[in-house]
Amino acid sequence: MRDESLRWGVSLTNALIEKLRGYAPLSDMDIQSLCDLCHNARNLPAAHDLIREGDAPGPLFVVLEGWACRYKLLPDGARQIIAFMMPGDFCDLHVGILAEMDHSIATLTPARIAFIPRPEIERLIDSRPSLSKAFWWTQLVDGGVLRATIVSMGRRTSVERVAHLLCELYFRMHHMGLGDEHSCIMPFSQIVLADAVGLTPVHTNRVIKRLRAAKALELGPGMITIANISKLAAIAGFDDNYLHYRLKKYA
Amino acid sequence: MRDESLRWGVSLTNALIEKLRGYAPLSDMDIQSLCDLCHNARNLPAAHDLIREGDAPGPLFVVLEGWACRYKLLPDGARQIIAFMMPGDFCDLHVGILAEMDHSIATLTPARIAFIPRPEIERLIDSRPSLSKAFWWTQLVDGGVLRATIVSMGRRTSVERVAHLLCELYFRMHHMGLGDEHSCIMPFSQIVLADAVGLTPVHTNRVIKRLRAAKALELGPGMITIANISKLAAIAGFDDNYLHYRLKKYA
DNA sequence: CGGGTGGTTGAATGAAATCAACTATGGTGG
DNA sequence: CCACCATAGTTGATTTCATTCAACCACCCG
Repeated sequence: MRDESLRWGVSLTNALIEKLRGYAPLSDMDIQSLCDLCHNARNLPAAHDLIREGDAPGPLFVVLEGWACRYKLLPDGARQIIAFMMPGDFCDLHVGILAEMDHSIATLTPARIAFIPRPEIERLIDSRPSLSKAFWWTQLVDGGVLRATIVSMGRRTSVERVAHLLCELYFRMHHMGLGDEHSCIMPFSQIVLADAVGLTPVHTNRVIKRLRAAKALELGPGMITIANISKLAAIAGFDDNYLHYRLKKYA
Repeated sequence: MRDESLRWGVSLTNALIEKLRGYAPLSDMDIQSLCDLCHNARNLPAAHDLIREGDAPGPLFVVLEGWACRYKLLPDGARQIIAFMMPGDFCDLHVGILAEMDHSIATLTPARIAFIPRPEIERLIDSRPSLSKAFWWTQLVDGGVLRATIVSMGRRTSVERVAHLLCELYFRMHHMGLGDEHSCIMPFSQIVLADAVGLTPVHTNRVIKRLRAAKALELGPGMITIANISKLAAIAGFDDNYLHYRLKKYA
């Protein structure tokens, strides 16, 4: 992993490379051209909007370090977090053709974000088929995550819902080479979690209390630690099929 | 509209053409090659699965007549409808590269469905850029719909949630040239609606009763009629921006 | 030291599920 | 043709779950 970072000269894009490699076989050329695009990166504080609903789409964001989320605000000020973005995640490739964003994107933690101009990405897609296939894959996974979220919100109890979300984040982190074998740390507050699962902060707190009593979680200030992923997965009834890690076959 | 159906020889693809034309300027050649692909269509009864979660992805489905939905089943048998598909809608272009479907698709009414082999669609995308742009657009709209659903499920009251869904379907139907000016008919039962909004059928019934009392809806057997869309939109706090009908500009 | 944010707990209120009964309808088979 | 059944819709009573309101703690940071 270390040697890779030296090899490609841009240590911070490791997560992205790691992720795309899971989806399609990438040549050195593919990776080099990808790294070339990530040169323009900035460090941003937590709770910083990258783009807001109603704005014209900007460059493509790639999360290199830290966490971000997609969210919407309702007229009464309530927030619904739609999806979490962790290192290696990026926003839609084709939103550039739309007039307006239909949601906002913000950092959740201090984060390092790359900004890639749309034309450059489009040139990349056109010129490198295996990269473009890897990109499709990530978009399909993002769609699967949205669908799974809808199922959770509609038909799971609050305990299952919280457990399911944390399971998902756990597996996504692992797929990116982040976190330990049996545990990992989610760097966000219970308020953020509440906005993601559609509950109030106080009820989210009570749900977490129950998961902690079941020895599935541990808590730190501003973070949640998964202590026992198999227990959590059992509570959630978690099936990771929608993350599409089992590949059909490279081709 | 009638002359068009004669012109292209395949009256049933009108909805699809109408929809894609809203997204990008299509030449006669574009439309002709699209129609050529829709020759293989079948009439199916209501509640018929087109494909099930866990199956290998099959051909691309295009709804020509009737309604369908994407859904997932939970271990306890509960169903969550994830998205509605009306004439002109079709499933993801690229799911072919995945090993398994992460959700099922079924008809809700008797329906006419076209089955397009994946290779043919891919050839079409590669050969006709403006069609491929129109396809992107539809995928982005589908994504926006999923995100709006998550917001509804998480942060809207049950009355707002039902009203919001019906508003969305109303505007989508209108965009496809279906339905009247101020009203339109949703051909599904309250049970289906309940599975879409994540409530029980009895509570869905009570919600509908309230919307009917507010003179926003009328009821028929196995169908719901929108009587007053502006009243419904006011109740829902509906903003159609996520359907992306305002185009950036053809290019 | 003071103030803000995040976390925690209790008590009261409100929303939705559950359980149960009953109606209306359409289709089937005798 | 009618008796029967299955399904969809409706309503009421009760229980469960989540929100609201309120108070308080712990901590970090200026």
